[in-house]
Amino acid sequence: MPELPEVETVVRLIRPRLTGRKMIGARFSVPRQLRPQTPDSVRRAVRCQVVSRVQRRGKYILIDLDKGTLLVHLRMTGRLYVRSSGKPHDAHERAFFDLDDGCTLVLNDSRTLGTIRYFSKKKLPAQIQRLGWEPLEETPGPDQVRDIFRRRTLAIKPLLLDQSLWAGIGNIYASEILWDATINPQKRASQLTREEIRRLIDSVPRILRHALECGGTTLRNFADPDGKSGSYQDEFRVYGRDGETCLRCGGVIVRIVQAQRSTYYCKKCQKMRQNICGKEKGEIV
DNA sequence: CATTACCTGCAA
DNA sequence: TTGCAGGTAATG
Repeated sequence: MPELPEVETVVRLIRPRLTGRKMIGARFSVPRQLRPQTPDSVRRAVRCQVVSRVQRRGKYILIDLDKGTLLVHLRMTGRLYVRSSGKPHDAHERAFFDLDDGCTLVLNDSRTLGTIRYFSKKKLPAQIQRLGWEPLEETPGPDQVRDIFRRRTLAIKPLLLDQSLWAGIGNIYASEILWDATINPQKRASQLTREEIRRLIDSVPRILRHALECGGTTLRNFADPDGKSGSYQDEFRVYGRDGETCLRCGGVIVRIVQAQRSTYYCKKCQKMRQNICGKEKGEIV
């Protein structure tokens, strides 16, 4: 479930069930997910601590305790939920934090790429410090974005996946945002026009907010133990729609690969545009 | 900058 | 059997 809208949805679901609860134990079946820490050290660190706050930064989940913070990243297949006592287990549950009310905070992660680590207060890890704008809270100015893009020759789509610009955009929403902003995903960031940058800055929070209102995206029939699932997949304009028709212009949606990841866009309305000055460098039609 | 590694599960 | 999947860090 892991782009910003999905992570925020998870945080909102677990927050009321965690806040004020004391952790009385912890178990981990894949020690690698805690690296460079160990199951023993994390278990000892969290034991008897009370959850004071649950937050999100980019795609990271921060579970604040009295004396430190648990940092969880779901990566590709991670799911985080609070299970009531007696409810059935699942084969892919990898980490368990037992709470004083009998419930358990569970990390379910089939590919085991998700990460958990504990850090004591005051020292925010580098991963968090490197993150860029929080899309739902701050909107960068066009000149600021232009200054950054000016120096970047990378295509705009893979650049949107760079968490040091906007934090929380992933592979699905990058395509959806660029469709919304009517920008060709292969266009180099340095070649974006002032107008395209303006539309991009506008589209980023609007698409992510809309997805959040839908409860995020649920792909591949993920069964949520709470019976909750997002519906944004019904709102997709381009993602996974290759061969289908563009809902804006009737053009064909195509799939390409950029930086080893799928990108979807409309070949007609997201075509590389001409400048007033003529064809742009690197144009691919 | 691009490529690879880290993993498992499912569909083509 | 291969390729692909909502991500990031570590390599050349």
